[in-house]
Amino acid sequence: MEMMVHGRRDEQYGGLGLGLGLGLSLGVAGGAADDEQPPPRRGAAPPPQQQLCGWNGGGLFSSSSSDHRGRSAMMACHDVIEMPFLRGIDVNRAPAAETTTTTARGPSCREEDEEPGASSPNSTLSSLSGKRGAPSAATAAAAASDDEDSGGGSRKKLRLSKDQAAVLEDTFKEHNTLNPKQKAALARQLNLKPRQVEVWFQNRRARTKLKQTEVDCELLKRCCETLTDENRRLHRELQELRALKLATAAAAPHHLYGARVPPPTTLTMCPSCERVASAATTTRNNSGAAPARPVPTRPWPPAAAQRSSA
DNA sequence: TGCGATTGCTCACTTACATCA
DNA sequence: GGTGATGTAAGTGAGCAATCG
Repeated sequence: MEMMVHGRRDEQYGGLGLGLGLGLSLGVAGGAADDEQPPPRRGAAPPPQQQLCGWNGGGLFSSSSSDHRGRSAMMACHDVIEMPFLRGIDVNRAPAAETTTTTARGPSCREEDEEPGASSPNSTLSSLSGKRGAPSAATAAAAASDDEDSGGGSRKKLRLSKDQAAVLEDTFKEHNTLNPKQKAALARQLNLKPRQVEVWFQNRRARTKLKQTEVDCELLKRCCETLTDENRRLHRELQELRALKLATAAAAPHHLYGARVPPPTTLTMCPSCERVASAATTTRNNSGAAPARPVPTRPWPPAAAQRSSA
Protein backbone atom coordinates (compact mmCIF):
# COMPACT_ATOMS: atom_id res chain seq x y z
CA MET A 1 0.00 0.00 0.00
CA GLU A 2 2.55 2.48 1.05
CA MET A 3 4.97 0.98 -1.32
CA MET A 4 5.82 3.20 -4.17
CA VAL A 5 6.01 1.86 -7.61
CA HIS A 6 9.02 3.36 -9.21
CA GLY A 7 8.27 3.82 -12.80
CA ARG A 8 6.59 1.53 -15.13
CA ARG A 9 8.11 -1.73 -15.93
CA ASP A 10 9.65 -2.22 -19.27
CA GLU A 11 7.67 -3.24 -22.22
CA GLN A 12 7.48 -6.92 -22.27
CA TYR A 13 11.09 -7.91 -22.50
CA GLY A 14 11.82 -4.86 -24.50
CA GLY A 15 13.44 -3.14 -21.62
CA LEU A 16 16.87 -4.37 -22.38
CA GLY A 17 16.81 -2.96 -25.83
CA LEU A 18 20.40 -3.82 -26.33
CA GLY A 19 19.97 -3.93 -30.01
CA LEU A 20 22.91 -6.07 -30.79
CA GLY A 21 20.91 -8.99 -31.79
CA LEU A 22 22.30 -10.76 -28.84
CA GLY A 23 19.02 -12.22 -27.93
CA LEU A 24 18.26 -13.22 -24.47
CA SER A 25 19.23 -16.78 -24.74
CA LEU A 26 18.98 -17.59 -21.14
CA GLY A 27 20.63 -20.89 -21.30
CA VAL A 28 17.40 -22.61 -20.61
CA ALA A 29 17.34 -25.99 -22.13
CA GLY A 30 14.69 -26.15 -24.72
CA GLY A 31 14.20 -29.82 -24.78
CA ALA A 32 10.92 -30.13 -23.03
CA ALA A 33 8.94 -33.09 -23.99
CA ASP A 34 6.24 -32.52 -26.49
CA ASP A 35 3.60 -33.73 -24.17
CA GLU A 36 4.57 -31.08 -21.69
CA GLN A 37 2.75 -28.11 -22.91
CA PRO A 38 1.88 -25.18 -20.80
CA PRO A 39 -1.58 -23.84 -20.74
CA PRO A 40 -2.24 -21.20 -23.28
CA ARG A 41 -0.68 -18.20 -21.75
CA ARG A 42 -3.08 -15.50 -20.92
CA GLY A 43 -0.65 -13.16 -19.40
CA ALA A 44 2.05 -11.11 -20.91
CA ALA A 45 3.37 -11.91 -24.30
CA PRO A 46 5.53 -14.99 -24.31
CA PRO A 47 9.04 -14.05 -23.46
CA PRO A 48 11.63 -14.98 -25.99
CA GLN A 49 13.30 -17.44 -23.76
CA GLN A 50 10.09 -19.20 -23.26
CA GLN A 51 9.84 -19.72 -26.92
CA LEU A 52 13.13 -21.44 -26.78
CA CYS A 53 11.51 -24.14 -24.85
CA GLY A 54 9.76 -26.91 -26.51
CA TRP A 55 6.42 -25.72 -25.38
CA ASN A 56 4.19 -24.59 -28.08
CA GLY A 57 1.32 -23.30 -26.09
CA GLY A 58 -1.02 -26.08 -26.93
CA GLY A 59 -4.07 -26.60 -24.87
CA LEU A 60 -3.51 -28.54 -21.75
CA PHE A 61 -6.85 -28.39 -20.17
CA SER A 62 -8.84 -30.17 -22.74
CA SER A 63 -9.69 -33.02 -20.47
CA SER A 64 -9.87 -31.33 -17.15
CA SER A 65 -12.82 -29.88 -15.47
CA SER A 66 -13.85 -26.36 -16.01
CA ASP A 67 -15.03 -23.68 -13.75
CA HIS A 68 -18.28 -21.94 -14.14
CA ARG A 69 -16.91 -19.81 -16.89
CA GLY A 70 -15.71 -22.70 -18.85
CA ARG A 71 -12.20 -21.82 -18.02
CA SER A 72 -10.25 -24.88 -17.25
CA ALA A 73 -9.81 -25.64 -13.65
CA MET A 74 -7.01 -27.60 -12.18
CA MET A 75 -6.85 -31.23 -12.84
CA ALA A 76 -8.06 -33.54 -10.19
CA CYS A 77 -5.28 -34.35 -7.86
CA HIS A 78 -5.48 -38.02 -8.57
CA ASP A 79 -4.70 -37.52 -12.18
CA VAL A 80 -1.50 -39.08 -13.26
CA ILE A 81 0.97 -36.45 -14.13
CA GLU A 82 3.51 -37.33 -16.72
CA MET A 83 6.31 -34.93 -16.20
CA PRO A 84 9.85 -35.74 -17.18
CA PHE A 85 11.21 -33.79 -14.29
CA LEU A 86 9.19 -35.85 -11.88
CA ARG A 87 10.28 -39.14 -13.24
CA GLY A 88 10.87 -41.56 -10.46
CA ILE A 89 9.11 -39.33 -8.02
CA ASP A 90 5.84 -40.25 -6.53
CA VAL A 91 4.10 -36.96 -6.34
CA ASN A 92 1.48 -38.38 -4.07
CA ARG A 93 3.92 -39.51 -1.51
CA ALA A 94 5.86 -37.25 0.68
CA PRO A 95 9.60 -37.55 0.82
CA ALA A 96 10.78 -39.69 3.65
CA ALA A 97 11.95 -36.83 5.74
CA GLU A 98 8.62 -35.17 5.71
CA THR A 99 6.21 -37.34 7.48
CA THR A 100 3.90 -35.56 9.79
CA THR A 101 3.45 -32.42 7.86
CA THR A 102 2.73 -34.24 4.69
CA THR A 103 -0.26 -35.84 6.14
CA ALA A 104 -1.39 -32.51 7.31
CA ARG A 105 -1.75 -31.39 3.74
CA GLY A 106 -2.21 -34.86 2.53
CA PRO A 107 -2.88 -36.09 -0.96
CA SER A 108 -6.46 -35.24 -0.70
CA CYS A 109 -8.21 -33.94 -3.68
CA ARG A 110 -7.89 -30.24 -3.92
CA GLU A 111 -9.31 -27.87 -6.38
CA GLU A 112 -6.14 -25.99 -6.91
CA ASP A 113 -3.73 -27.23 -4.33
CA GLU A 114 -3.68 -23.66 -3.39
CA GLU A 115 -5.73 -22.38 -0.60
CA PRO A 116 -7.92 -19.46 -1.40
CA GLY A 117 -5.89 -16.37 -1.57
CA ALA A 118 -2.66 -18.23 -1.72
CA SER A 119 -1.78 -16.30 -4.74
CA SER A 120 -2.13 -13.14 -2.83
CA PRO A 121 -0.14 -12.18 0.20
CA ASN A 122 0.28 -15.22 2.30
CA SER A 123 3.47 -14.09 3.64
CA THR A 124 4.17 -15.23 7.08
CA LEU A 125 5.83 -18.55 7.25
CA SER A 126 6.70 -19.64 10.68
CA SER A 127 10.38 -19.98 11.02
CA LEU A 128 10.79 -23.19 12.80
CA SER A 129 14.39 -23.56 11.95
CA GLY A 130 15.75 -20.63 13.79
CA LYS A 131 19.18 -22.14 13.54
CA ARG A 132 21.99 -21.90 11.13
CA GLY A 133 22.22 -24.31 8.30
CA ALA A 134 19.68 -25.23 5.74
CA PRO A 135 16.36 -26.03 7.22
CA SER A 136 15.08 -29.44 6.45
CA ALA A 137 12.30 -30.07 4.06
CA ALA A 138 10.24 -31.03 7.00
CA THR A 139 10.78 -27.63 8.43
CA ALA A 140 9.74 -26.09 5.21
CA ALA A 141 6.71 -28.24 5.06
CA ALA A 142 5.84 -27.39 8.57
CA ALA A 143 6.20 -23.79 7.77
CA ALA A 144 4.04 -24.25 4.78
CA SER A 145 1.42 -26.22 6.53
CA ASP A 146 0.83 -24.11 9.54
CA ASP A 147 1.40 -20.75 8.09
CA GLU A 148 -2.17 -19.86 8.72
CA ASP A 149 -1.41 -20.08 12.39
CA SER A 150 1.43 -17.70 12.17
CA GLY A 151 -0.37 -15.13 10.18
CA GLY A 152 -0.32 -11.58 11.26
CA GLY A 153 3.06 -11.43 12.88
CA SER A 154 6.32 -10.35 11.38
CA ARG A 155 7.22 -11.92 8.14
CA LYS A 156 9.46 -14.91 8.55
CA LYS A 157 11.48 -16.19 5.74
CA LEU A 158 11.70 -19.77 4.75
CA ARG A 159 14.87 -21.02 3.21
CA LEU A 160 14.45 -23.91 0.92
CA SER A 161 16.52 -26.94 1.58
CA LYS A 162 19.27 -27.90 -0.80
CA ASP A 163 17.26 -30.82 -2.06
CA GLN A 164 14.28 -28.65 -2.72
CA ALA A 165 16.39 -26.10 -4.48
CA ALA A 166 18.05 -28.79 -6.56
CA VAL A 167 14.76 -30.19 -7.73
CA LEU A 168 13.48 -26.74 -8.52
CA GLU A 169 16.66 -25.98 -10.38
CA ASP A 170 16.42 -29.13 -12.42
CA THR A 171 12.85 -28.35 -13.26
CA PHE A 172 13.75 -24.85 -14.24
CA LYS A 173 16.35 -26.17 -16.62
CA GLU A 174 13.64 -28.00 -18.41
CA HIS A 175 11.06 -25.28 -18.39
CA ASN A 176 11.43 -21.84 -16.99
CA THR A 177 7.72 -21.61 -16.48
CA LEU A 178 5.31 -24.08 -15.05
CA ASN A 179 1.76 -24.77 -15.89
CA PRO A 180 -0.61 -25.18 -12.98
CA LYS A 181 -0.42 -28.93 -13.07
CA GLN A 182 3.30 -28.96 -12.95
CA LYS A 183 3.30 -26.36 -10.27
CA ALA A 184 0.93 -28.30 -8.11
CA ALA A 185 2.78 -31.55 -8.61
CA LEU A 186 6.09 -29.99 -7.88
CA ALA A 187 4.73 -28.34 -4.82
CA ARG A 188 3.38 -31.63 -3.61
CA GLN A 189 6.63 -33.35 -4.31
CA LEU A 190 8.62 -30.77 -2.41
CA ASN A 191 6.06 -30.33 0.29
CA LEU A 192 5.74 -26.71 -0.51
CA LYS A 193 2.83 -24.59 -1.36
CA PRO A 194 2.19 -23.99 -5.03
CA ARG A 195 2.59 -20.34 -4.30
CA GLN A 196 6.10 -20.98 -3.07
CA VAL A 197 6.98 -22.88 -6.19
CA GLU A 198 5.52 -20.10 -8.24
CA VAL A 199 7.53 -17.51 -6.38
CA TRP A 200 10.68 -19.53 -6.72
CA PHE A 201 10.28 -19.72 -10.47
CA GLN A 202 9.47 -16.06 -10.61
CA ASN A 203 12.59 -15.13 -8.73
CA ARG A 204 14.64 -17.59 -10.68
CA ARG A 205 13.52 -16.07 -13.95
CA ALA A 206 14.41 -12.66 -12.62
CA ARG A 207 17.85 -13.85 -11.61
CA THR A 208 18.40 -15.42 -14.98
CA LYS A 209 17.40 -12.29 -16.72
CA LEU A 210 19.62 -10.19 -14.54
CA LYS A 211 22.55 -12.44 -15.25
CA GLN A 212 21.91 -12.30 -18.96
CA THR A 213 21.68 -8.54 -18.77
CA GLU A 214 25.06 -8.43 -17.12
CA VAL A 215 26.51 -10.62 -19.84
CA ASP A 216 24.99 -8.41 -22.50
CA CYS A 217 26.31 -5.30 -20.81
CA GLU A 218 29.76 -6.77 -20.70
CA LEU A 219 29.53 -7.57 -24.36
CA LEU A 220 28.38 -4.06 -25.16
CA LYS A 221 31.20 -2.64 -23.13
CA ARG A 222 33.74 -4.63 -25.05
CA CYS A 223 32.11 -3.66 -28.30
CA CYS A 224 32.30 -0.02 -27.30
CA GLU A 225 35.95 -0.32 -26.40
CA THR A 226 36.72 -1.89 -29.73
CA LEU A 227 34.95 0.87 -31.58
CA THR A 228 36.74 3.50 -29.54
CA ASP A 229 40.07 1.97 -30.37
CA GLU A 230 39.17 1.83 -34.01
CA ASN A 231 38.08 5.43 -33.93
CA ARG A 232 41.33 6.45 -32.31
CA ARG A 233 43.31 4.55 -34.89
CA LEU A 234 41.45 6.19 -37.74
CA HIS A 235 42.04 9.60 -36.23
CA ARG A 236 45.73 8.94 -36.07
CA GLU A 237 45.74 7.74 -39.63
CA LEU A 238 43.98 10.87 -40.72
CA GLN A 239 46.48 13.08 -38.97
CA GLU A 240 49.30 11.28 -40.63
CA LEU A 241 47.73 11.68 -44.01
CA ARG A 242 47.25 15.36 -43.42
CA ALA A 243 50.81 15.82 -42.36
CA LEU A 244 52.00 13.93 -45.36
CA LYS A 245 49.90 16.07 -47.62
CA LEU A 246 51.16 19.32 -46.16
CA ALA A 247 54.71 18.15 -46.50
CA THR A 248 54.12 17.23 -50.09
CA ALA A 249 52.57 20.59 -50.85
CA ALA A 250 55.40 22.46 -49.23
CA ALA A 251 57.96 20.53 -51.16
CA ALA A 252 56.25 20.96 -54.51
CA PRO A 253 57.66 23.57 -56.93
CA HIS A 254 55.80 26.81 -56.57
CA HIS A 255 55.34 27.40 -60.26
CA LEU A 256 53.27 24.27 -60.59
CA TYR A 257 50.37 25.96 -58.89
CA GLY A 258 50.96 29.49 -60.01
CA ALA A 259 49.99 32.53 -58.09
CA ARG A 260 46.27 32.16 -58.57
CA VAL A 261 45.90 28.45 -58.24
CA PRO A 262 44.87 27.45 -54.77
CA PRO A 263 46.86 24.87 -52.97
CA PRO A 264 45.68 21.28 -53.12
CA THR A 265 42.32 20.56 -51.63
CA THR A 266 42.26 20.76 -47.88
CA LEU A 267 40.60 18.01 -45.98
CA THR A 268 38.21 19.05 -43.30
CA MET A 269 36.38 16.90 -40.88
CA CYS A 270 33.16 17.58 -39.08
CA PRO A 271 33.63 16.69 -35.42
CA SER A 272 30.08 15.58 -34.99
CA CYS A 273 29.51 13.44 -38.01
CA GLU A 274 33.18 12.64 -38.47
CA ARG A 275 32.86 13.04 -42.21
CA VAL A 276 35.81 14.13 -44.19
CA ALA A 277 35.25 16.33 -47.17
CA SER A 278 37.29 18.61 -49.33
CA ALA A 279 37.20 22.26 -48.47
CA ALA A 280 35.99 23.08 -51.93
CA THR A 281 32.74 21.23 -51.35
CA THR A 282 32.19 21.92 -47.71
CA THR A 283 32.68 25.62 -47.80
CA ARG A 284 31.06 26.44 -51.03
CA ASN A 285 28.69 29.35 -50.68
CA ASN A 286 25.19 29.61 -52.01
CA SER A 287 26.27 30.74 -55.39
CA GLY A 288 28.32 27.65 -55.75
CA ALA A 289 31.50 29.57 -56.21
CA ALA A 290 34.68 28.29 -54.75
CA PRO A 291 35.87 30.02 -51.61
CA ALA A 292 38.04 33.01 -52.11
CA ARG A 293 40.54 31.99 -49.51
CA PRO A 294 41.83 28.76 -48.16
CA VAL A 295 39.76 27.01 -45.59
CA PRO A 296 41.37 26.20 -42.29
CA THR A 297 42.27 22.63 -41.81
CA ARG A 298 40.18 22.28 -38.66
CA PRO A 299 37.44 24.87 -38.73
CA TRP A 300 35.75 23.31 -35.71
CA PRO A 301 37.17 23.10 -32.26
CA PRO A 302 37.63 19.62 -30.91
CA ALA A 303 34.40 18.02 -29.94
CA ALA A 304 35.54 17.51 -26.39
CA ALA A 305 36.34 21.17 -26.06
CA GLN A 306 32.95 22.02 -27.44
CA ARG A 307 31.26 19.86 -24.89
CA SER A 308 33.22 21.23 -22.02
CA SER A 309 32.56 24.79 -23.00
CA ALA A 310 28.86 24.18 -23.31
C1' DT B 1 -19.72 -8.07 -33.03
C1' DG B 2 -18.02 -4.86 -29.68
C1' DC B 3 -17.32 -3.85 -24.93
C1' DG B 4 -16.55 -3.86 -20.02
C1' DA B 5 -15.65 -6.92 -16.08
C1' DT B 6 -13.28 -10.73 -14.31
C1' DT B 7 -9.61 -13.84 -13.91
C1' DG B 8 -5.09 -15.68 -13.93
C1' DC B 9 -0.72 -15.24 -15.37
C1' DT B 10 3.73 -12.70 -15.66
C1' DC B 11 6.70 -8.96 -14.76
C1' DA B 12 9.43 -5.14 -12.28
C1' DC B 13 10.28 -3.42 -8.16
C1' DT B 14 10.62 -3.75 -3.39
C1' DT B 15 10.97 -5.42 1.40
C1' DA B 16 12.41 -8.37 4.99
C1' DC B 17 14.96 -11.87 6.59
C1' DA B 18 18.88 -15.42 6.70
C1' DT B 19 23.51 -16.15 6.07
C1' DC B 20 28.26 -15.12 5.60
C1' DA B 21 32.72 -12.69 5.91
C1' DG C 1 29.16 -10.82 19.33
C1' DG C 2 28.16 -6.83 16.29
C1' DT C 3 27.91 -5.30 11.58
C1' DG C 4 27.61 -4.59 6.69
C1' DA C 5 27.11 -7.14 2.32
C1' DT C 6 24.84 -10.44 -0.16
C1' DG C 7 21.32 -13.79 -1.47
C1' DT C 8 16.72 -14.84 -1.78
C1' DA C 9 11.73 -15.71 -0.34
C1' DA C 10 7.90 -13.16 -0.51
C1' DG C 11 4.72 -8.80 -1.10
C1' DT C 12 2.83 -5.43 -4.21
C1' DG C 13 0.97 -3.22 -8.13
C1' DA C 14 0.52 -3.18 -13.03
C1' DG C 15 0.05 -5.03 -17.82
C1' DC C 16 -1.75 -8.40 -20.80
C1' DA C 17 -4.76 -11.77 -22.89
C1' DA C 18 -8.54 -15.09 -22.51
C1' DT C 19 -13.08 -15.53 -21.33
C1' DC C 20 -17.75 -14.42 -20.15
C1' DG C 21 -22.11 -11.92 -20.01
